Amino acid sequence: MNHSILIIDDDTDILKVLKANLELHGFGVITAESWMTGRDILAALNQDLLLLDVMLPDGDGFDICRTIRKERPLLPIIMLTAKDKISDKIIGLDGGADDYVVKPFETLELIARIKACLRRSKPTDEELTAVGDLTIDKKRRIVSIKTREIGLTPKEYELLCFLAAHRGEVAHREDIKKLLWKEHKIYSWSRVIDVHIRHLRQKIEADPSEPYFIITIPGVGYRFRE
Amino acid sequence: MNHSILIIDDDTDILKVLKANLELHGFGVITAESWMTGRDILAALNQDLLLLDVMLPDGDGFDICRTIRKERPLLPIIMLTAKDKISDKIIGLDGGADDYVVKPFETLELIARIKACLRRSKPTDEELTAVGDLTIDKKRRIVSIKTREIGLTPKEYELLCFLAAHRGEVAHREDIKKLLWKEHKIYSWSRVIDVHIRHLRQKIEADPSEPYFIITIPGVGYRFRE
DNA sequence: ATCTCAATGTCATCCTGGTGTCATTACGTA
DNA sequence: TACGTAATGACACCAGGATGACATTGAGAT
Repeated sequence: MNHSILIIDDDTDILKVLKANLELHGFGVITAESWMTGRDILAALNQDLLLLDVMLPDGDGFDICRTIRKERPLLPIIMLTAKDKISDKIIGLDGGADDYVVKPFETLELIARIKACLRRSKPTDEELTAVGDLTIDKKRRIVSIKTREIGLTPKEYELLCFLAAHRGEVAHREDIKKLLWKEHKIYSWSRVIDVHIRHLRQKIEADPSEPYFIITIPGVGYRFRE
Repeated sequence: MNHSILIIDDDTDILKVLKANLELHGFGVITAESWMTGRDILAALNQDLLLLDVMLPDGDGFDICRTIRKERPLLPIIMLTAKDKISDKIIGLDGGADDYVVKPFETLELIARIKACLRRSKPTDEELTAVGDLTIDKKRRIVSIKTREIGLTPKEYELLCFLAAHRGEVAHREDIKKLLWKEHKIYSWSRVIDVHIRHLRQKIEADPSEPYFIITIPGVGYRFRE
């Protein structure tokens, strides 16, 4: 379980030290020195946790925290700051941060807090899948693109989950068949799978005729975008 | 939303101050000066959060924390201590505490952390649930919309509580079945659940044919509005 | 005991939309 | 070109949920 962490801080020294230390402890670390780039990384990659400095050249940490919360309510956020005034701490926690660490801090303590945070927020892999703009929340059985919720039928949902669970790999037609119809009721083997794939594409693809998520592998099956 | 907090600390001065301050902020507070009494209170009452001192006359805070975790994995625990050595902090967090506060601390910060902890903790054992205009007061077993009280039958009430406790998540038909009829009673598996859902909807929904609170997930079950 | 009423469970029916089939078209490759 | 496979559109059917009516149960009251 290799967790990935995004650190946004404008202090390059701290970035270096933190990155080295966290990587030493088995985390995947990506750094950004401004909110602008950090935001892009957040949108592009599916990080497990965010270390956010309060003072950034292009934005206030508290505002940023609230902004992120609206889009990614589940993402664990730890605020990182030089200020140690109580009022700031309160704002940070009430603004939706999961924890708050004051610089200068002991790396070991930070790591302990990171682990605690990650432990609390389980639904990262098993229960919540995100590929690009697409999010599958298994607990709520909600699929959404950006923030728009998509209504899927049982078969469509199962199919999507299967594909997404094996994203990157080819899903053989036979495997899909086995998944969707365990007690095979299908006799004349028509093209039911294709039809469900089509329905899915119509719902999740921006342009169903030029699929981005669900790629056809002729003669084999389908592959879900990694 | 009146949360109840149990404080276990052998320093009576701190107990007094904390109790006064927390009560001022709307919490219900019970105090204990030893692990022995604290444990009894914990078993007897259903507290929402535990403030636990590390140094107690009759036990080590870390051990206690782990012990409690085994029995009550969901109970939010905040460790309270005069020691500020990093190693202690790590042990505390890894031992299952949700947060860690070093004495002397600012009351406001502590309260912020308490709130943050409670916000994170599962709404499973909430005494009072409110979703939109709907309020469920578990202590009094009263359900009301706006201020109008709604009379519910036992089954309807249980069902509503279950759905509301897991609001946002899907309640699988099987889970509902297990909840309402612990393992037996029903033979011909007809559509009893649907019927109770309908009754509930007729009572709590403004327009039962266009449900706002109880959403149907075809093929799976139901989901309560978040 | 019986009566009454509310709570609960069963059943028949309706109806929507999920699912599967097929004919046709489009695409890619030998 | 022809051939095989996938995409597409149209459509028929049927499963599962909603609904209404009714049967059964059980707790109080008389």
